[in-house]
Amino acid sequence: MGNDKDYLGRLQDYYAENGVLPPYSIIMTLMGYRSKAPVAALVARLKLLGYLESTPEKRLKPGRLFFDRTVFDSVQAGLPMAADDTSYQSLTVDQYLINQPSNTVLITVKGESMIEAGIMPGDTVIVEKRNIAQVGELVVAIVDSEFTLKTLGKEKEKYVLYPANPKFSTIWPQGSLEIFGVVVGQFRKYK
Amino acid sequence: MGNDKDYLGRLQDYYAENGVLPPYSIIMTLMGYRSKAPVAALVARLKLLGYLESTPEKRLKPGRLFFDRTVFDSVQAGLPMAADDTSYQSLTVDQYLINQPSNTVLITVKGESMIEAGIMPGDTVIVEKRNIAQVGELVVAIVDSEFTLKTLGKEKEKYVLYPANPKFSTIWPQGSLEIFGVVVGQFRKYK
DNA sequence: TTGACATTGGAACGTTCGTTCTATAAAGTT
DNA sequence: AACTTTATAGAACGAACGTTCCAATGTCAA
Repeated sequence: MGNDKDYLGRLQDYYAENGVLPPYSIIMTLMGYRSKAPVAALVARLKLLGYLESTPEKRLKPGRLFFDRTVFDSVQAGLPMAADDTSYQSLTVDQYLINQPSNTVLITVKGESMIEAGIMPGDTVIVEKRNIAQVGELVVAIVDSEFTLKTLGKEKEKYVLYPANPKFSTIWPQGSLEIFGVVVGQFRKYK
Repeated sequence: MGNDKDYLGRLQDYYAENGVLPPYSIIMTLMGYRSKAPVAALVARLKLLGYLESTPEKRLKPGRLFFDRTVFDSVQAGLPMAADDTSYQSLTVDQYLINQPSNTVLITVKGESMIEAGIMPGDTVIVEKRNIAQVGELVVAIVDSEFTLKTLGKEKEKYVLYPANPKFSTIWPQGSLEIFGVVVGQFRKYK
């Protein structure tokens, strides 16, 4: 009927939709079985592969590799579709983008001042909160009690903020420049 | 001992760590109760607020608002830090961006043809594999055995591919146009 | 076609689940 | 201090859980 990769896919889809792994009874119907014995066998196999685990309370939970995704390279010659076996690296988006979860916040971007840097209105930026930043880093600064997304620069021994859109002008902070955090990532959802 | 927001936070932390909501017995110790009755009351309250739900099989699952985090708004007046809700980092970007994990792949972008659409070289796009797409959608097409990231258009009853960078020209597919998938999201990491 | 082997169906089992009830303890009010 | 109100402890309950067994079915090779 299907191989384990296929079965795993159905579990991943179910999890994405419900936020929970299905109990054996549901896995049964999900895979087209009419008893739980094959489910137990399937679960055992997926556990061995690292896709599933059991909690101390004997409940099913996602394993180490459950959230991994395949990454293709856009310029690689030939079609990578055949490669469900070779040369792909996998990662979870979260682990890739966020290093310090406890110190990281999301900020949705309004305005077009960073459009030249590939940050569009409606995008979300991932910001590590910290007060200091290097010149050249993309920072979230606090100017007039508002967040501003700019590139940190230095001119004549003074810190300045460059917008990426030439239609906006460079900001020369009056007093002290308050840095809220540094942008470490960005993401966007299309609907 | 703590308010419901605090209790919710502990559940979110547990979920972030284990990928599963804890059973009542664990919630009990997690919240410092010595019986399950208060747990039932707490769960009932969080259900009313939309943070938790029950599956048809009576299992606890994350509710509509469970992953909602207070995302800061870049133009909102005043500093949002005053908000007393110590927002937890329980939202997984994966869950936000990816609806069908088993049918979704990541593709790293090379080249500057979509730079005007805010997609830079080095970005990763999230692609749902499917053969059909709507006009106006951002698609990954297969042209000359290579991935191409373009906007799907239609001219004179024929499908065409628009780049977002005017320096590149519109592609008029010779024969049939093969669609690999549709772009549903994008992300970028700064280092 | 036959036999060897692997998988599935179906039922049974003990465990853990979430729910509920009542008596007790705590908190708040007059 | 006495009373009222609210929350918790503890136990009991049926339902659903994951596991396991064995017979029935399917699959493959000879």
